[in-house]
Amino acid sequence: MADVNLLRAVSPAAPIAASPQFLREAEIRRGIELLYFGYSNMVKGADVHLAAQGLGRAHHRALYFIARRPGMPIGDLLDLLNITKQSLSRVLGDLQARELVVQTVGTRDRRQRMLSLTAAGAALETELFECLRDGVTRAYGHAGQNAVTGFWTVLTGLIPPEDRPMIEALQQAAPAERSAA
Amino acid sequence: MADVNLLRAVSPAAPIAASPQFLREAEIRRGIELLYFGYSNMVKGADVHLAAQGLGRAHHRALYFIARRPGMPIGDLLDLLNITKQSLSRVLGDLQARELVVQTVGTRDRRQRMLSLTAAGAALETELFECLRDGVTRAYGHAGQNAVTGFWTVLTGLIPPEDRPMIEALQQAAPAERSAA
DNA sequence: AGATTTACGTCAGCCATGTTGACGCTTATG
DNA sequence: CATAAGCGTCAACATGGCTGACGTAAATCT
Repeated sequence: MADVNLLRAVSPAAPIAASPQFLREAEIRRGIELLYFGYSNMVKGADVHLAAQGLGRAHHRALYFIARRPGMPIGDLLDLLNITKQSLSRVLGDLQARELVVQTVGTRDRRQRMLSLTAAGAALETELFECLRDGVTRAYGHAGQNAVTGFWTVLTGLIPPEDRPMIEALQQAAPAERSAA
Repeated sequence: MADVNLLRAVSPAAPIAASPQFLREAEIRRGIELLYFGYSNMVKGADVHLAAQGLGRAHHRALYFIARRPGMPIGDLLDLLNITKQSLSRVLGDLQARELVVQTVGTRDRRQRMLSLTAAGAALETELFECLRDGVTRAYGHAGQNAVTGFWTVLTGLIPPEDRPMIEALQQAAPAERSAA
């Protein structure tokens, strides 16, 4: 194993506080790296669970957002995922074939297809959520409330302001009945 | 454009502080979502720059880590990227064909291939870094020093403890002369 | 010294997930 | 009634993962 080889002069246990001139290269790189490895590790467990069912990350993302906003139309999901409808259609086709997701005709606008999870879909999404949750809960718990707020603040700052409302809308309790355009 | 449709009851401008019981589902989901969108947006600019040269994200990751630890052997890079040698070899092949990366025989262990960037490789890596840097700098600046520390702390907590030394070693100034196993 | 292991290279094929372009249908809307 | 919007679908292609198998040089163990 080469694992140990990256270790040289060794590393303090706790993160060092951001310096007053916290915009220098080293601190930018640190953020980039932690974001990359943090994200990778967060989803690692879910990937395994997904693979066991013959599904991939793309399926998880769709399941996740549909769970988050039941009744969401396809167009909104496309905006969130930022992929083409052809890519999404493959994924949704798989999920529907497995009866994890169903479509219903929009009530206000009959051109729309509203997405929601079946009981089986919701159950799977819950399992996948738990894979992510364990890691996040531990990280939040060790870091403390203050750090979590900082974590949210920095990440929000990485998102272009015009995209933030879309993302913050996910956090509203109410399931989406889509507003008229 | 359906963008505006995800907007419903609307969103406060600044992030809300983590609640005392900050381990509940809503706050976990918020972290998951911000991490996903934050990461996606961070790399978006670099992706465009890469595509303009006919390269992909995989090439960037290799360039990035080689820039970070010049002289790093292949095995260490494999550990960081967590992919197979076959996947990496395609990427490194491309980078060498374009004379962005060179290999030299290991000094201590002649079986190893030490990786480093050519001048052109370093120049490209710098351009790509700047794509990421702009976003991160803005996010750090708006969030403030305290938030940045929290951001680091939570992300570090997402990484399994046994992997942290490898990642923290990236942040040591010194270029790697690989330690004997 | 000889056997074994390590570090790396390589060929071949497969899979997941993204892309572009084109065309069609139903429903809303001006 | 014409046009636009929301969605479905076919076809082809690119990227970047994967497995499996096999080879070679150098280090290490006995």
